Amino acid sequence: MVNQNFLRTFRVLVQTGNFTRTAEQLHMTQSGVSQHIKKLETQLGQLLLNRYGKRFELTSAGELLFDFAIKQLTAESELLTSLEMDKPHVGQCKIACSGPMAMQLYPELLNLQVCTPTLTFSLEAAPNETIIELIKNNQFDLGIVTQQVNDHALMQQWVGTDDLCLIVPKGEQVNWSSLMNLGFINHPSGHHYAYQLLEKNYPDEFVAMNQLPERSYVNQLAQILLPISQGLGFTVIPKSTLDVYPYLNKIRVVTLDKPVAEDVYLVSKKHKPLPARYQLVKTLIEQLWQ
Amino acid sequence: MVNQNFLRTFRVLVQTGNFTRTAEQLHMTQSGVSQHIKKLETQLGQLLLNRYGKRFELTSAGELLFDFAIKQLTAESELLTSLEMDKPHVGQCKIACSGPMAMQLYPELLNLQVCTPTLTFSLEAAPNETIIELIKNNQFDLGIVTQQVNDHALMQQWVGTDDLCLIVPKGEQVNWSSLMNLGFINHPSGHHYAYQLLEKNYPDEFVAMNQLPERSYVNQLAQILLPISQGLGFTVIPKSTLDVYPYLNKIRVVTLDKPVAEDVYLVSKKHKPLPARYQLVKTLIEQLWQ
DNA sequence: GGTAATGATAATTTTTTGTTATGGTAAATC
DNA sequence: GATTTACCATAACAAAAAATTATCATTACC
Repeated sequence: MVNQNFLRTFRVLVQTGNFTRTAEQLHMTQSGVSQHIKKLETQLGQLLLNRYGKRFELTSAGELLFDFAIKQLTAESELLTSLEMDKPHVGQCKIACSGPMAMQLYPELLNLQVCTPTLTFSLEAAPNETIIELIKNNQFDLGIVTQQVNDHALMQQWVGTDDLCLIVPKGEQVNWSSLMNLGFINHPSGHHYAYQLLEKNYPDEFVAMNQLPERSYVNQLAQILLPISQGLGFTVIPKSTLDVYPYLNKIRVVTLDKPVAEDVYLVSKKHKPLPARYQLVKTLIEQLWQ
Repeated sequence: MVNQNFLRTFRVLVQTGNFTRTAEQLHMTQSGVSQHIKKLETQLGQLLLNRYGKRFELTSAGELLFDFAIKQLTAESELLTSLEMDKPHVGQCKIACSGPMAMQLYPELLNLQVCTPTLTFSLEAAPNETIIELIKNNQFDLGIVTQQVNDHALMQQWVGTDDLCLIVPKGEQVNWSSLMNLGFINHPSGHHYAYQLLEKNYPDEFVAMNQLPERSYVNQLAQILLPISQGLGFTVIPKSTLDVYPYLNKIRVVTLDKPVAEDVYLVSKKHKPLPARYQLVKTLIEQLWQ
């Protein structure tokens, strides 16, 4: 553990090449300078200076230590400046949300970044449970989830709802047997969404997800609607993610008798107020779900 | 100036999340841990922990400081390991020498580096005076010069001699008037070399360099012999650099009545012993001049 | 060669740091 | 929900570290 005071003395000494002048510059006594250097040498177990008469040259250990001292100096001044600023447009925002939400949110964040280039984002797509963990571990600061979380370390803020959409091929009839014929196109949150929607709209027929024939699965979000557009099955996705798909004219978004919506919550640590830079992001997210 | 001890306590505290355990781990009292953190917070003028009950979360200042602490830790351990090794095959050798010598030395150094890739070289070509300055400024550690240096801060070691060669176009007669007819092809050390050679071999005729008509000048080493090969003049260069020229069959290296040689010296700081890694280089250089 | 300046060191004072003791409060246990 | 335990904060004190003063031996520089 190199004493920073001693190190500073050493740095100035190397720069001035003179003990007395170093002492003046640091508002201390010449004796103190001598002692600092001696203590450094003792601690490191190496001579830092090759003394000859009252002059000196640096030993190779001394040169290494001097480089080190310079680096530390800059590192520390960087720390001090960054400590001073909790500015709304500077720093990194670490956000975790579901895959579909990421699809929707990422372009918006990029827009924001165009305006404020010093504000950067790290957006991680993950399931609700993982998001909770990531936030509890301090790996991310802000999460967007569609569950009530029941954790005394976290706080949760409702931001809006996201309608679930039943998607079928264009021109397809929509009733229970036609859906069964079509079969289900699954994706990472597919069962979760479909369960909620089918349970409410087909209470008589729907029993469990394993009733449905699963036609295919893909975890590339941008590909989910491809099989639907080719007439190969149906699926359920949140309305907010519909925008990102290129197949809108080949599919049908069914108008439901009983709309089903997911609640969307912002999650963060209760005892860790978000830095100022998250304000912009929070208002952006709130706007996205009205 | 962040106290490194406090910083270490803070680091361990963040890792354990527990004051008492931190104290145990660092062989100190819980009270000490509390005080370290408090002093850090006071010094930095910012809260590092958001305390709630007996738990805490890091504030953003705390996170910045923690990252800083981790970096410092690695930087310091790197320093300590590098302090321990003054190994003969590790590190950078900073050498300054004349241009012609660099031409000769650089390929040899590269050969050396192939065998010992952890040994790297920085080779600077410069005039003798500059070399001296570079070494005195600690910008380079080892110099190769062809002068006696008279500086109490430096030490000098004779390594050998380098014959000076009189170079004329192939088939050319060599006597004073033919040289005067040919004229002199100058280069950065041209006058220096020519003076010594002509003074000794033509003591009756030679008075000063400005007697000689100067036909051209070039500071591209590889080009100096080009005009000679075309019959346009004569020049004087050290023998050791002859190898690097492609025009050897179009020129004549004159056998002198009175050979003239330059002494070659290694120069380094008197009070700054060269690290072990220079040993290989020194023996290499000594071999080059026998 | 003499003088002023410089750096090392010992002794002392001052400051900092660490510990003990104690109390308050949150968390865990029953 | 009461009781106990674990945990952290703080004040007072002890120990350690660091800085200064004073002094001496050299050295650098006129």
